[in-house]
Amino acid sequence: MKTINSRSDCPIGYTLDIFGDRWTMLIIRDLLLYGKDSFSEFLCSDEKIATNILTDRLNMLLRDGFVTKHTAPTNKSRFLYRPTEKAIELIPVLMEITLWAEKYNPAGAPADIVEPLKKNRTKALRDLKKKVEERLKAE
Amino acid sequence: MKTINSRSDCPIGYTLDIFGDRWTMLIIRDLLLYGKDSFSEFLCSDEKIATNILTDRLNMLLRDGFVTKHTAPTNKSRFLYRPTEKAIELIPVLMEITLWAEKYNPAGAPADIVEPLKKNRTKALRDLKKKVEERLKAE
DNA sequence: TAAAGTTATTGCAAATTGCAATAACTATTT
DNA sequence: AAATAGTTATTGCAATTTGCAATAACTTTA
Repeated sequence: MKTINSRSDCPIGYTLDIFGDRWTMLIIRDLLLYGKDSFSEFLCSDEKIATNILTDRLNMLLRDGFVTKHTAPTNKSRFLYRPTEKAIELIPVLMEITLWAEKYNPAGAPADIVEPLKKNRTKALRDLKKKVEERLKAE
Repeated sequence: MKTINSRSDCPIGYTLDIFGDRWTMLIIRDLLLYGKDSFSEFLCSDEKIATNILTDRLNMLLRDGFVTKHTAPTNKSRFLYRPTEKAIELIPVLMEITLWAEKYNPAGAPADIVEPLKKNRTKALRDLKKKVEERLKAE
């Protein structure tokens, strides 16, 4: 599994030790913004992550407390991954990335996320967080 | 040089195509937060980037419009790298990462950056941006 | 002119990624 | 009950990237 060797005390360095690869943050995105919660859902994202990388990164996220793992009530061979508080608190990071990217790659910004953010950042962040938490409670 | 194959239209995916590695964002950090602007300064950061990787990433950042490159007025064999607007606008992303990391890795958060941010986010961001722009004007 | 400083390149071993095949397991269908 | 389909995880291997050391090309300093 991808291991973390802390390279420095810097908060940016710390975060890059975890998310400094092409895949890990995409799983967090899928968990928080697209409501995905299973292996097969992560697998079919546009970026086409390979199964071995997905397995590796899910284990890493589990080990480091970003997700918890549960068997689905409907199907024992299906696992559900749920974001922890540690992951949910990455929403503001994801949103600032989205706002930045919207300026330099306007093609891909989803308006339903960007517009509320531009209008009232605090409210948009609060609403997004609430939405994720409601989804978690519903299970 | 590290090339970018766009994997999706998603803003998070777009940003990861650029910054989804262990080094690129550290150079942006050094440029914006620590006022570094030369090869040798980037080289001596805590994370100890290798010269070949540094060369590669500086060329990538140059090609993609995150930095401009100038010969130093005092020394023709020394090059100075200056952040463009595209890079400067990453300050909010860096700051949200810093705030998140401060919660889960409190050891390394530099108080002189975190405290103003917590107190008044908008002002702290404005001040940081102004500081970078003043530094650029001074040359 | 020699020494030191700055940026960049090269070579190579080690690690990681990308891709395909397939295994282990459960659920569904016949 | 047997076959089929669905879900998650593992393995093998080629290709790519990284980490590290040596060194080259150049400019400035002594």
